Amino acid sequence: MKIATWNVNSLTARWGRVEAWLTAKSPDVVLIQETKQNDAKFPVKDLAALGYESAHYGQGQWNGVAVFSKVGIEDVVAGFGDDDPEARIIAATCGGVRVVSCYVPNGRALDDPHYVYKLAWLEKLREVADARDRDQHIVIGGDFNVTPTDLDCYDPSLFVGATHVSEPERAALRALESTGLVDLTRHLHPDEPNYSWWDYRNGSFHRGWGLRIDLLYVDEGLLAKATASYVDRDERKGEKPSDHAPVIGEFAL
DNA sequence: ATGTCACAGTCCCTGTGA
Repeated sequence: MKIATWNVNSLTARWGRVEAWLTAKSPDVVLIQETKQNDAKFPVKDLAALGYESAHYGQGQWNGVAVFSKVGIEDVVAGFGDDDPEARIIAATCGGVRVVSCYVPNGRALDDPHYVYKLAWLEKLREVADARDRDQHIVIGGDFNVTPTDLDCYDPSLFVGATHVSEPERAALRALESTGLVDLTRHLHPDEPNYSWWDYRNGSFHRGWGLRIDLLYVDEGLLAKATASYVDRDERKGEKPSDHAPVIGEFAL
């Protein structure tokens, strides 16, 4: 079973590439972030034509998360069930695996109210993880907008005092892990950066100025069945790429 | 280290968010 996460930075702008990628790579389940669509615009029928059932939690101009699945979609839950107005989390059960697509708030700056929102959001995610059904495998994946350690950042000295590397954010990821989840890509590749995002500006991709912020957290039972995890860097190349590349996990289920 | 991209509004540019 192949499970991917991809921040597409507008599913409208990216549809041609997404369609080609789904056709070429045929992942079983895809966790999508930043659809930037309302439900009316979300391409349910186009996905069905490719063999995917789908569930979308959109809000229009910003945010928006989705799940695509070739192995069924059941028990969809959108949002945290509170008054959060931003569409940043959707969960579903696909082929017996609980999957959660997350678009963690950016935070903007350490002294910005959005950073407080980011930390509170991550704590709510930890509560969701802690309350999960432990008899079922789970993948919590998405754009976390946090580098777990300095290995995940091309030059930590440039990020002093910035978001994505700060200790409270990293502590929030460790708290998530403390519920029994493992960062799949880092576990399988302890030493390779495996960046998943490069700024559109400055020729960042070609200079290797990347961050690993797109993560797949899996329970330990699923980790034991993992056979591979990798970044599909080709999707950051060519015409009209997202600024994120897909991250894929493969499991012998 | 800010050289880009996507969106909405009222449009062939500006402000916002990433």
